[in-house]
Amino acid sequence: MKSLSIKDIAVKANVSITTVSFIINGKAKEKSISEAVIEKVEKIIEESGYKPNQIARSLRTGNSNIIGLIIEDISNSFFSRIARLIEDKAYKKGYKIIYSSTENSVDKAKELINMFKSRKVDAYIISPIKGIEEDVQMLINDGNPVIFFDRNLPDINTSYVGADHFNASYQSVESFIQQGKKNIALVTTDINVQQITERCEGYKKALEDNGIKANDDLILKIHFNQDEAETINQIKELFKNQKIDAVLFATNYLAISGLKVLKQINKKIGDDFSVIAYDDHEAFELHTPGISTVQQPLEEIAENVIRLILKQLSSKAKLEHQQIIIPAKLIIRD
Amino acid sequence: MKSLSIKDIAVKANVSITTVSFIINGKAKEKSISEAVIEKVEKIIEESGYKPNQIARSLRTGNSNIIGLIIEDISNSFFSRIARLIEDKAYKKGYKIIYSSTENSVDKAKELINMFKSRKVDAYIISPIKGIEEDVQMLINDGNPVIFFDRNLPDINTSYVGADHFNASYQSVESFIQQGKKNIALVTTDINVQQITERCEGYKKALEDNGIKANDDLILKIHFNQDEAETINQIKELFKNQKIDAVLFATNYLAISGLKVLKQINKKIGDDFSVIAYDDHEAFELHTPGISTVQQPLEEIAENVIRLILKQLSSKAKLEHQQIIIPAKLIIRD
DNA sequence: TTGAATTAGTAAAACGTTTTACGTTAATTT
DNA sequence: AAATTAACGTAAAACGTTTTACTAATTCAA
Repeated sequence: MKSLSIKDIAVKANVSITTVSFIINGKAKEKSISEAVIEKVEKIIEESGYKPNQIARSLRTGNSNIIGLIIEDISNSFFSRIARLIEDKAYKKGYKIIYSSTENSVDKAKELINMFKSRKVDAYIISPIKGIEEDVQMLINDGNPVIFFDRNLPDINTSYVGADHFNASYQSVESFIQQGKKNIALVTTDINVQQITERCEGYKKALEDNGIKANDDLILKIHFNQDEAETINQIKELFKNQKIDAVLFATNYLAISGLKVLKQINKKIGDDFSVIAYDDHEAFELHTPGISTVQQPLEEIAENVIRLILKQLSSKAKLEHQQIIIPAKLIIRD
Repeated sequence: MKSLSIKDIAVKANVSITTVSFIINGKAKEKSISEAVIEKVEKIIEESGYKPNQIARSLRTGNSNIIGLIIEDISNSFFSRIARLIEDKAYKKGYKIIYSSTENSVDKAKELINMFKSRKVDAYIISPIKGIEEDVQMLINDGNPVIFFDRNLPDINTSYVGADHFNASYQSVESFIQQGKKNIALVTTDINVQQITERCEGYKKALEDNGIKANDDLILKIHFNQDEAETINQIKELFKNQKIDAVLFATNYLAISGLKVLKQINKKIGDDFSVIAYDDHEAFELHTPGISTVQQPLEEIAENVIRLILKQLSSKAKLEHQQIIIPAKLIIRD
């Protein structure tokens, strides 16, 4: 069964396609269509259940009311939660979100950008990775609104919303030091993005400022795409071979692997061993004892992302780019 | 900067639009275009970075290579994990997935269906809720491939893939009984979907078969859209007022709330109090002691969903609908 | 009572593809 | 030499909208 087109409506109402189009788009008044015709057409549309074909619409107008969201991995709770918030807020403004995961693959990220491009999304919200600079720059050059979140690419000049990763790690480490910890480890990933680098910098600076010499043996960089089993092994090695009394995990999934290790080797978290994890996760609140975490302000990040992107969409002129850094919150649990 | 169109390529190559189109779509051989022309055009396409406008393509062909996925809530780890798997598998076959959450609102679900419809997605993967029967039936009548997963709507005749919820609860309860438990509670939701009903039925049947009379006071139905604080209160009431030695949670987020209650009231899980949760979650493995769970076979569900939907997409004829029920796995932890 | 302005509406082009149906020319067959 | 086939390719319609530029009829002002 073919679906109805504007033409069918026009025929039924015995008016022109143009008239129907004006009515659908709320331009009836402005185009001086009579009240009687408006009512007639609206009634027919209502009764028939006609819905405009968005594809034809997009083809003609060049925009889609769709915003593309590119993230690392939708099954990571940080991203799925933020996706949900962004989706919610965009929805209220009449925009739909389509999202897809890059799995930290440059190729997949490029493909996604192309896919969104050829589908003419109106704007791009990207949690970027190194290696896609050129593609993103092209988007920007072509006049597409692009906003980064969570991570930034320093070479690209566009708006960015993210948490204050540097200070968050800095504070985490300071809190360890205040508890009297000396041998503080950092478990992080080897993906080369600003946000991760900053977390590492904050860690080092805090140690330094407190007169503790950073020890490279206490910094473990986990390869991004590896199996969890391998990760667990590496963390286990670290815990066994080094004298450690506190550890900061730079992402929630690393922390989860780390907690599994602690469970396996039966090491208890307590006075002589502390843990802080980046990015909150249900498991941390529930854990006994509770795991302290750096809570990113998801709601605020989503809010700002949407606000900026809508501002860009509604103003034809190019706006000045903004860098919004939101403080993260250190939640101490026990 | 306008993006390139097929016409630009045609002009550059000094051939017709038709020829370019044939080459792009791999029909050059079949339409007897000479090797020389093919090469020339391909070179120009390559150099210019031309990408066909998918919107124009969709308008003309009537399909989009996009599959719409409608779920309850992308921030629930069950859904985000399955979404990721489905996305992955579809991607490998050249399909993109666009997904959106209904938040268990009938209105939003209907709107999503409409949105997908007007964007001409090629197929629908839906985790349905009661109240959208008509809309779904219309999709099916219009010849769209539709497949349900996780939940089913008994009135609608279409393919379905899901776990064996009935047996999973049945076995969970039996395992409680084998441990000598007598007062077994069920915490579930009030959303009226088959999957939830089945979990409840399995619970009751297992009690009955073992000569235990089901006690309605031990069944707590939580209203779906309420605040977590409220949920926690209700569960707390249940635990305080009733004599309970085991509890089965029908969804992972209820179990998480339940565990929070246990932590608050300082009730330990152990020999005299057992817990089983539906849908695995990282928090359960990490919990001390580990929380036993009913693990749904995500991979297999995703696999089957994609397999069925692709089969329907590639065959013009209407296929027989299939109901695939996959056993769930009870993971006992401690 | 004429010309301008307003009202009510429409025809047709355009968006960028795919696809059908149709040329040409050259080679081959009868 | 006429007829057929093959090789190589193209013109134009169609998909369903939006939007520009127009017309025809009526009202208004002077």
